[in-house]
Amino acid sequence: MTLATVATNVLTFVPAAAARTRMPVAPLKTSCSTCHLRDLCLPCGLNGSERESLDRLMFGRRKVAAGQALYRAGDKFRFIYAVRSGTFKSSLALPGDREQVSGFHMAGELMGLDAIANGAHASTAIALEDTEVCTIQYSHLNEAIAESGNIQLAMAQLMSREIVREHSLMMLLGSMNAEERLAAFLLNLSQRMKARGYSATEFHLRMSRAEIGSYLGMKLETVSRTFSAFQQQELLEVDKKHVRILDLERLGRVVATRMH
Amino acid sequence: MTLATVATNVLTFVPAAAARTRMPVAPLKTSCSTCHLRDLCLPCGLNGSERESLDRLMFGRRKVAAGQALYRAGDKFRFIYAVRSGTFKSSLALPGDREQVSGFHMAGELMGLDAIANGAHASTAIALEDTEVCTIQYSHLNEAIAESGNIQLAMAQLMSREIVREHSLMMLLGSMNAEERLAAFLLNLSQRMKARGYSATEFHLRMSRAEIGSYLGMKLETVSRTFSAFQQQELLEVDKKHVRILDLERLGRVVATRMH
DNA sequence: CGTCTTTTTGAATACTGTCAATTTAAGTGG
DNA sequence: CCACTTAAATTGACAGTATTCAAAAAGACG
Repeated sequence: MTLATVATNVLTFVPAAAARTRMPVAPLKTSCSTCHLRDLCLPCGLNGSERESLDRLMFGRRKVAAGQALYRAGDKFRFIYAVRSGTFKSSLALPGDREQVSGFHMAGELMGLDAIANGAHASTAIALEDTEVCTIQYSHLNEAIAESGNIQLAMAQLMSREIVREHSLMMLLGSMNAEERLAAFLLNLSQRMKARGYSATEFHLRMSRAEIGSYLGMKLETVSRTFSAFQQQELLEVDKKHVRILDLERLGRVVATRMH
Repeated sequence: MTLATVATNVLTFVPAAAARTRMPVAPLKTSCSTCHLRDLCLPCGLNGSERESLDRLMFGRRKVAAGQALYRAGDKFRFIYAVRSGTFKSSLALPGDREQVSGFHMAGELMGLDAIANGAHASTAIALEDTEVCTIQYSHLNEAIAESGNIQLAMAQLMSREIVREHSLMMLLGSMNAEERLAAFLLNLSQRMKARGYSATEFHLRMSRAEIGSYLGMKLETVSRTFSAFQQQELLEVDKKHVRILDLERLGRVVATRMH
């Protein structure tokens, strides 16, 4: 495992403002074969005919406005979702109105896999900005899986990847201090931006300091202080939610060294 | 999610010492239909004919002596393993000979699911005592999955359960103090012992203080101090690796309250 | 333009980590 | 079987880091 994969997060850099729609359900159908996210998303690694059998499932689309929930913990499980645009956070409820953020999700990433275990969603997914998702009915997906062994393999790989992702986060939470955590978070973000064709060194955070803190297991004040410290060390330029990484390599060394 | 599911761990209470064998590979074949672990393990939820189609895969068996590795990070992925007896830890390598324990595994639990993502094991599995596992060849398993939709469903559920399990641990690592972490760990252990027919209140820890600490994101000295504190609060009786829970309910309140 | 939220920063506190010493248990070889 | 060596666990004193509480500054929104 590389150090840069240690944190897993999300954010999007919208080149042009997307048209805003607040309808919760859109009737559009979606085809994987022609989707510009096909190499990041579920059809990743599948061949043409397998993609077409995904197309036959007729995935729906849904828009979720900023601040709204895609699903909530306890909701009956029917759909898996693939992010088309925008950013989500997923979180677990803690006693006393508090929440633990368990992940951030960006274009091409699947959501809802934790619901397969018990037939109900274990976490809540909230849109951090206006978003659009593909809705994938799980019962239909299983039929496609029965048809094609490679689709079964692809699903298993995606679920396994989620397990590996969480291993990384455990490592982060279990053995790093504040600076290492934030550095790992930013590096992971940087990688995911790059994979989506955006700049790896300059991006806009879609989540608040409190959400970053919850995800990284530290208080929002500590997140803010650590941003300031990185700025003083000339690793970053930070202006509220706009981040510019000045020295990617040195930021990587923050994670690797001093792992107390 | 209940608070008691927050940590996930392992230990076994061996009623009579098992015969010791150090052969790395045993030729025995195993049948799920007659296995006493069938309600905890892979065949959980499957009917008779589906279990028989698992039986046809002819799972092998393997003994792993205390301290030996079942697999190591980087090993090529061929098998998934089900614990038959004994306890494993899985861990990730950290820079500088250090390790992060990512889980403890006991009878009936599957191991190696994180290897599906990349075709190579992401973690290392070490036996904490003399153990025995079923070896399940992944390529064969996929054939059985193709035959039966329910086996596919069962596998997906097990993987999803692993994701949920790790969510819980993230919550623990992200938002609890030392006492809450150890209490959550012990409650989880207690539950898993109970599910296997052992006492829920008295058991033998198979892992060291350092391993517990690595898993819970704290130093071994803090683990030891917290055990002592619980003893003074008359929540536990601890003698090295032998633990007796005096008040399960109050231990539960330690987790629920004060979640700073 | 005023209100509410988010972010930043400071000062004091609390918790966990670090270092070190001691005790206990476990394993080794005479 | 016992003396010896090694490893694991406990406990204390101190240091370091992150949290808490508080206040001020900067945006966001109507």
